[in-house]
Amino acid sequence: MRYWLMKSEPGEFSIDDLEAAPRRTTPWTGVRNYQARNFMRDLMQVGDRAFFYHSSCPEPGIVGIVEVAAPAYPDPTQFDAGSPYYDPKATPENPRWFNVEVKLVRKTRLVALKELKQHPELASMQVLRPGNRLSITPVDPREWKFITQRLLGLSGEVASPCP
DNA sequence: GCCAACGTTGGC
DNA sequence: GCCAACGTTGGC
Repeated sequence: MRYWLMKSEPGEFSIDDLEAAPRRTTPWTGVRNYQARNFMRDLMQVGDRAFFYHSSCPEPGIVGIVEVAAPAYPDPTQFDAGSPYYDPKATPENPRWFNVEVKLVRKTRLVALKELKQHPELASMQVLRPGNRLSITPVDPREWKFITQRLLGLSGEVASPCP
């Protein structure tokens, strides 16, 4: 299994919106970047875990842990002419964009971007790289462990379902 | 609102 | 295939 970090603007879809969603699950639609798409389509598996990250807001940072609940399938918003995510070049026979579904595992305290930057153990996290705009990034297992256990105080059992 | 980073587009 | 122009992201 792999670990990830997934960004969302809380003004668009926040951790509270996820908590309020049916089955605390949501399709991760609207990703329009090929690298992020490839992560979802090619690498993400049911059971993978991810940090839910609030971006473009007063206090950017990690606010929860989610789990991949459904494997990638064609993002329906690409076919919807009324959607801001409509892509006229995509067809059901030849879909361009894919989405997984994620389920809330638990909300966490805010681990602010500011705080993440203070730990040398996390210096190589992709999300900390200047100018990083990828909405989905892989997280190294050591970084995952550091954040969940050291910073959040979760037991290994809670932080990841398998060893 | 500014600006750095960087992905995408389109002319050639 | 190159590359300049343009648009978007996202922290500050």
